[in-house]
Amino acid sequence: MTTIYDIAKKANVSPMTVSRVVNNSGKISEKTREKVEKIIEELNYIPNNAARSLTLKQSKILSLVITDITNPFYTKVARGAEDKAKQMGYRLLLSNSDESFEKESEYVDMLISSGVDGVLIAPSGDESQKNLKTLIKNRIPFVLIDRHVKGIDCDLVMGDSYQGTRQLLEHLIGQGHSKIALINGPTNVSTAREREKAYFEVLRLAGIEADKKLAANISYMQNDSYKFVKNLISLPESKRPTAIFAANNFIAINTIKSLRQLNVRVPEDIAVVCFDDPDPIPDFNPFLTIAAQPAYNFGYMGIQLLIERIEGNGPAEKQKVILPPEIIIRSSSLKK
Amino acid sequence: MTTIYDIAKKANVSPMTVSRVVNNSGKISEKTREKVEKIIEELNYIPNNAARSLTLKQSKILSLVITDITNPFYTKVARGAEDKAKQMGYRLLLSNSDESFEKESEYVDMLISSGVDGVLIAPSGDESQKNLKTLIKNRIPFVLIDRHVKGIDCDLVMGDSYQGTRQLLEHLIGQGHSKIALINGPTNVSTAREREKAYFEVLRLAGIEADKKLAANISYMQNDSYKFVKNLISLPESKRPTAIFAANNFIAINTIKSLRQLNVRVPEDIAVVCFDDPDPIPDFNPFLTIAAQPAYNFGYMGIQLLIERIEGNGPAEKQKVILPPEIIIRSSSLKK
DNA sequence: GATTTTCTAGTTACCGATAACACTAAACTA
DNA sequence: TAGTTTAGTGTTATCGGTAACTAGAAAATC
Repeated sequence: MTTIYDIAKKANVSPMTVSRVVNNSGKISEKTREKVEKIIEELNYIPNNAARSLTLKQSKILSLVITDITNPFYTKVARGAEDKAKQMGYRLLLSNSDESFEKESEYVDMLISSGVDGVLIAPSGDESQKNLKTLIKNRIPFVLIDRHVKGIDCDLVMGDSYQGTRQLLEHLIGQGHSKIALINGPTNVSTAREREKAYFEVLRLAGIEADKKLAANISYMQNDSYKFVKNLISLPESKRPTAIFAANNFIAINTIKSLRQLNVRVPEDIAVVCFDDPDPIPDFNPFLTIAAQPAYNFGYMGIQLLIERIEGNGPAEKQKVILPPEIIIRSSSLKK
Repeated sequence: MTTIYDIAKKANVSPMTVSRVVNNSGKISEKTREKVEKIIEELNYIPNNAARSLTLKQSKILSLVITDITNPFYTKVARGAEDKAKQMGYRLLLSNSDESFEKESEYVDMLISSGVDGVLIAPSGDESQKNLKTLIKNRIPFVLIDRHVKGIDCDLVMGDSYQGTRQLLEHLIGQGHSKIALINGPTNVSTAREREKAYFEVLRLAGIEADKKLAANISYMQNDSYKFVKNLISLPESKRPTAIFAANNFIAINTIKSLRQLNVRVPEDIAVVCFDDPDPIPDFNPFLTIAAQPAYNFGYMGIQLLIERIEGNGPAEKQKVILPPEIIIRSSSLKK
């Protein structure tokens, strides 16, 4: 690897001069600059970031921690985050926690050790508090996306679970449904809690008596809706739901798969709605009725807040950005 | 940030001793080890990787460069790569070239500068040769996935474009199709070239005279199949294709969207097949007939080869791993 | 008991870059 | 003309960690 010293020797200047040329700092005579630049070119010099971040205490690397890289929602988040990071001269280190607190912890340690300048993180759940506190202790700025964490006050970019839930449920109610089941994520995740709360509240406001047996929490990862779905459809007709509100795209898909296995048709027998598109390309199979969140912007805005925090030109108080969902009504919830 | 010196002072030992405890190297008395470990715990010490990689000349960071992070194919590659990397004690820096040589170049420079130990890369095209040569010059091991590059001999993990194409086409021919169009990626990408070659060869072997006007190359990113599709269906009946072989998942989806816009039904009027599943979760919308490549394994094996190369315990000659596709026949190519 | 070996721990130098300061010669000021 | 700026460049120390060497004390050997 070519170093600043190799350049210096060949150009007959001091390493410091080379550094100044590379960083465009300090006064350099035009003659020296040209001479040095020619040799930099010639020797294919690429600065060593490890050395740089050792003195500068900054790496220009940010980290994005998401919980599922195969989920198009996070994939779009990543794309947005990457675009913004690149635009601002930062790189992105992508980590995937798989909804696991342990994996997340390992990554957080790794990130600190790598000297990232900041972290944009979709926390695995409320236990993540511990990991976030580790970040705080190491004075690494972070921004939460999609989910907040109990007991942590920080910048965040989130969706509006209440509005999304309300719109989805009102749509279902408008379609004549009154027995609506909820298949939700685990309660240690803020969005799941909020969607649950909204679910009961919206039903109440609509004058529908909610049946607690119609609501379940399942893991995002195992995503084992089958048993619960089977229970639902084996309820007596008078209790059996005619619609299912799935908390996210993958739960919805899995639920529909379960329904199909049980020979239940969607939407004829049971309507299904959820948050976020399961398709990487929207409108290819315009089937699911969804509350679509602006995932790209989650990433984009998140990185923006993060960089503001890092560079210290943001407001003192924490910023909470709430991005509203857009409801897209498609055939999974429409009577023919 | 806590350093080895903080620990050393508090434990009343030399920094070197702390280093030895942290790395489990050299002889340390049980007593000292315990003392030091306690303080490490207490002070929440996390090693500084920049410093480490400066002396060790290795970072334990690998990079995965893919061309489209929103494509489920690459998402699965990433998952596989990540799993293997983690298992081997490495981290993954994910970069997204968006099929652009320029973006790829920027990333390659960044990676070298970051001191990654190795790169797993799906090259944007044949021009990537230049970037790969930069890697070689900087003595950074790399492995190609999915695509090879003219003039570069290195380890690689690829699919079998010939077999996949053959099986897809034979299936179509078996369904009675003889006018089969090809909507392919750009010719500077090896897989596109190979699929094109296979397409003409298989048709020839089947005794079908290929019509060059039925084959087109479009960009993976713009993905503007509409014009070509419109041309196709406005051909006189005797020339008009009854099936389309799309080179990849996104082209296929886009093609189907175009067909729908033009009121052409799939598969009734035109059958469509392609490489790779467009769905992150297979079998949710079991619609497209595909040659499914083991994307997860592309990543997993790729990282394995890469680490072998880095750690120098692989065979001297370059390894070429070819992973065969599995053809999955679904409704997009089946007559009712 | 003297010598060698083995443990355990410390010292020094260096990785590549840069901040902070030092220095020289030319340009400017009074 | 002497004194002061200023432009351009060099020197030194440092970031945090580790390799390579050194050194003292205990254990083993003869």
